[in-house]
Amino acid sequence: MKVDKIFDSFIENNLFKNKNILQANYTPEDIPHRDAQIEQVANVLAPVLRGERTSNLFIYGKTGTGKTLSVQYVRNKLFGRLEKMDNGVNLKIEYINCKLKKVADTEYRILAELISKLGGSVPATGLPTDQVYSRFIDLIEQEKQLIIIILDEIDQAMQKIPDSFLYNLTRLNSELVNSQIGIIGISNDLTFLDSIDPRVRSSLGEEEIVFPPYNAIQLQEILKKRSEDAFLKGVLQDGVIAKCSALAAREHGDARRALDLLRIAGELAERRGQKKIKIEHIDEANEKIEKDKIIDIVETEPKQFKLVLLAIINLTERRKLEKIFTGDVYDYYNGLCKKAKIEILTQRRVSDIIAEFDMLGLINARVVSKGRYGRTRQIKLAIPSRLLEKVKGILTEALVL
DNA sequence: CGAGATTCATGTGAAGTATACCTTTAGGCTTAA
DNA sequence: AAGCCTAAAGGTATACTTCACATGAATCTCGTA
Repeated sequence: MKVDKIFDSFIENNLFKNKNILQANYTPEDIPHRDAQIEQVANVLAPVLRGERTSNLFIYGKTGTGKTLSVQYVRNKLFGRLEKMDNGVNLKIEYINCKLKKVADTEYRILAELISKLGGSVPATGLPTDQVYSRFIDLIEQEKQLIIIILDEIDQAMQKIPDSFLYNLTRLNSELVNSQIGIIGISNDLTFLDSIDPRVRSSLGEEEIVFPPYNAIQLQEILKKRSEDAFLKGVLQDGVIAKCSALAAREHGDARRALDLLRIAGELAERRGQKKIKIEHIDEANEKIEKDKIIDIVETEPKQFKLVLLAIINLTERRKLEKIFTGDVYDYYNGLCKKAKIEILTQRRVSDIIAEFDMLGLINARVVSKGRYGRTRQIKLAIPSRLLEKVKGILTEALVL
């Protein structure tokens, strides 16, 4: 039986001791090279142990530099300590990732998400925002408690969220009687605080911590440590870890990426029934990660976005090396819409959609002035050519429906 | 020949609109006493 | 009379449109050397 064979080889060829250790959300017992930052975080959060409000904290650092991890770590420690002390401090720490589309990328949705995490519920739409605020306050005020809100990747959502949101949040404390809240903002963009209202800045940035990227050597150490517990002995070929860290170091020292690489390489080797993880597997894993990421983005994009993307792809193929501008894309997009009998969006909107693709990294677009011939975006596709067919498949399939 | 003025094609901000959805309220109907 | 359902009224968020103005370098214009 084929299925049995698959199962058999799965059990026999297990390379992993504990795969979770390589998963992104795993919080290890110690975190190398982040001692200073963790200390700082702990310093800021320590007052909760006496039931006092914490300063608001702002954390900067590129993806995969251990920001979330460190905060999570301190959080766990705090809870552990509180339990031991048993002094009646009621602490809640809620983590919200503002990047998640359709979940927490607007003021309303972040609040709604927060409320539902705290055990309340609000409808997805229809409520006036200030009423959502008051529901939120009611909910918190029900009992005496300290609440720490972690807003991860707020820079991603900040174009959609008015400055006033953070301001309101920081000011909420003055209206609260029973409870106090503290905010931890996490941002990938180092210039983020510069771009917001000075009043918000001063209240939000009471404390600031910067997480520098890991270098290749540090990455290696991290990987080594984790892989010892994650894999069985001797399944890693020499040089695999070095390769992983080198690849990830190239990507601004992204430890998460490095761990993903290792894990997926392991899965690939395992699935093939191989006994060792080799360097080729890393390369393959690298491709797979990139591929999955892009495919995932493309698949979850709304219909109109898909059309625009398809227009860009087709134009790129047709034009070869010629440059593509917004106007060209719009014309082509128009044709596609007519063919697919889908309503046509305005150029204004398409312009915004193109800008969003740029943000997502599916294309590179920059505004150029062509002098006498106007100003436009110069668009270049950023999807690797080996994925194009697959992406096109997804797009065209979606258009038929 | 060079400094300004012009120009184009679109970027970009603000305000308005359509849609989908929410709460509240008031009536109308049912039910049970 | 109490309880429940429904529809209407009043309101919002979101995605999109409409309107209007902003941009910035290639090109044009025209005075000057």
